[in-house]
Amino acid sequence: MDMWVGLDHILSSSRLSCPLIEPRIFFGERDNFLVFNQKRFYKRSLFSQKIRWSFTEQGLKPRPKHQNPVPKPLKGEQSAVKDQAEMIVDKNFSSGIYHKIEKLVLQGKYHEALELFEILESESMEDNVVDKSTYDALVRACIGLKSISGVKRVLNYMVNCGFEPDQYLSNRLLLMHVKCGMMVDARKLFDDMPERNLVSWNTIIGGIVDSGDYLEAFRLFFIMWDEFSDVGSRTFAMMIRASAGLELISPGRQLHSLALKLDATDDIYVSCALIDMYSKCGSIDDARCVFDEMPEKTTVGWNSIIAGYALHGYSEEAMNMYYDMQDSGVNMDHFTFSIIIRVCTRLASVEHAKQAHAGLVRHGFGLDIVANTALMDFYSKWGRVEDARNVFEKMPQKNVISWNALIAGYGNHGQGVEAVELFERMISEGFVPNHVTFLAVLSACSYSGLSDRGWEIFESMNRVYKVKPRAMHYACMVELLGREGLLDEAFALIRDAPFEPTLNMWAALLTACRVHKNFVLGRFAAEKLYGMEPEKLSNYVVLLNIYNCSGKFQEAASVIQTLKKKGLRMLPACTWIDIKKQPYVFFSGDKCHAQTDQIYEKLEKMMQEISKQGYVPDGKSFLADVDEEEEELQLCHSEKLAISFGLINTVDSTPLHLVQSHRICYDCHNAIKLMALVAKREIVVRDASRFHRFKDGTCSCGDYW
DNA sequence: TTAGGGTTAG
Repeated sequence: MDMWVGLDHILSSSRLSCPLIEPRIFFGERDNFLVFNQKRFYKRSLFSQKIRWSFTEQGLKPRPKHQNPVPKPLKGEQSAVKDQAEMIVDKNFSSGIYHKIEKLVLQGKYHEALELFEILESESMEDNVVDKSTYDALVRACIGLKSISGVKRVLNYMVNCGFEPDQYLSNRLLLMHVKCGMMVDARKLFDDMPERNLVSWNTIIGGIVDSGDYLEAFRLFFIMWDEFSDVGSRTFAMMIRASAGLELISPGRQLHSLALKLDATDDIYVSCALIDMYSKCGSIDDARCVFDEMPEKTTVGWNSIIAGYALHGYSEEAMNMYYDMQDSGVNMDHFTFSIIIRVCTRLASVEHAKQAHAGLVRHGFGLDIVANTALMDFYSKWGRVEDARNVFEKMPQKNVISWNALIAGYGNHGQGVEAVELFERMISEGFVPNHVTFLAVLSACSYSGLSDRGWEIFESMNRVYKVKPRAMHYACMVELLGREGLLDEAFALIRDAPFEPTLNMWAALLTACRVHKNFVLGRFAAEKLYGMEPEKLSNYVVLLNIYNCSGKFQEAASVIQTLKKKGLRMLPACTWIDIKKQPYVFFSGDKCHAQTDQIYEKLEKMMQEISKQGYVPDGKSFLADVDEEEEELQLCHSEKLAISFGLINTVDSTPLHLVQSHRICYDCHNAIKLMALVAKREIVVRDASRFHRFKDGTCSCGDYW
């Protein structure tokens, strides 16, 4: 029942140009038997009560059921006057070409096949009797090359020859359009088909789902349902994917129920689509149930469930499932490695990533563009941007995502010059930058103080590259100005933006105000943030801090009162470190670990050493003193505990990799910088908002975040 | 003849 309400809502809220079906009427007949959770289905057949409705009443043209065949051109009329012997020669010549085209396609030589087709095109149409198998081969060639011009040539040729495709070839032609992304033509072809079978419907719906027009896919699915007494398991798999695309679980559940009723859940594709749908719609437990019930767990099934866990942030679970997959003996493919490398990035697990990298190469996927991009991202996020560069340079093919990943990698390491050079190289090699590229290159300019170049690129975004600057690009520019202390200019940029300022833009201004100690403008930005998201705890904290810093103690007290009234409290911050393949999590003031005494001893020693280097605790200037009764709670302690633990348990030369649940505070940032200096260790921290690489007494963020 | 899972930014 849920589903139909859901779908009704989707369809009625969408801007469909021609609402074919009134969803409420359509589903009113069917909603009763779809109660998935209770696994209870009414006996009434889904299709027994077809709703009578008129196409014309709905403002639609009736679909021609049996169009009269297009009259064939009077073939041979002219050729009859031709010399008989010449015809035989021509035919032999042409049939040789047909055979050759089919052979080339079988060998995967699509370019050559289409080149040979040119000879047929240049010949007189009357002499050509290209048959179904040659057309089929040409279709394969066009699909293989995704050649729009090829599609047009084949179709044009067929029309000019007066060839009438049968059901099979019509479906193939439809597929050819779909696979080449020619959805408008495909739809027209489909609408004009005199006969449609299950394959025709599946092909067009599949194409629509692939193009991301999920609502339209549902709309067509309903019509299909009405026209057929059967829908295939492939249809279910596609529609489940459409539900996943819409991120709506109720239609997905109802399709699951329907698939169960029609015994389609044994189909491996349906199961995999269900796993993916449930995990993308937020129900990883349901995804796991479907996976557990799969009679045969395939590579795709494993990949789907691992990706599901990864998506939900259950990185350890994802990693465990990956090892289970290995044990099960199922083949791993490039999808598996792409997913698992991304999990390693989240876990900051160098050991696991190295193994995954080795596995990628060993299994023969060393050249895969996606897995390599994930690998580059891993290396650059964890302080090894040159390794990322090596992977990048060895990639035989690159796409905009791989360029973006490396540009962002350099930017995050404070290597703005390299990031801009890479951006320029990307353009010169003919790649088209997208909004992510600009985000990466502008933030790199900001980090590295390349303000002039940053402005040039920002200004060229729309003018040269036709990419409209979004709020995040504006936030980058606010940060760029803010770093230089140009706070009024930053404020003017926000004020004059062609859209309502967003949270990120105010947050960027607030950071600038904090660094440059402009409390008046900072208070303004903090109040804006607070006004936009009054329920968000961190906004109270920044407001509280800025009041404290600007001596507005009365206002600060009022913020604390509001916090208390709302019962909001700081969640315990946590930091995570991976030592010898084993993850360890530390909370603020954590005393649970078996080595607690050693850890605190080491921490005490480190604090003494960094004090000698000039470290003075920052007190509470920017800490959240939310509750006076909890003054002892050291909110920023977890990273220091994790570092102390890391220093005890690792060898001297290895960098320490930390992940934090929260944004690193001012005081901890100073402390870690000196801890890295004193311990002569590189410490890499990925906090809730950005990346910090501490080395030789400096941080890649330039002490600005 | 048609189908399922992956990478950057946020």
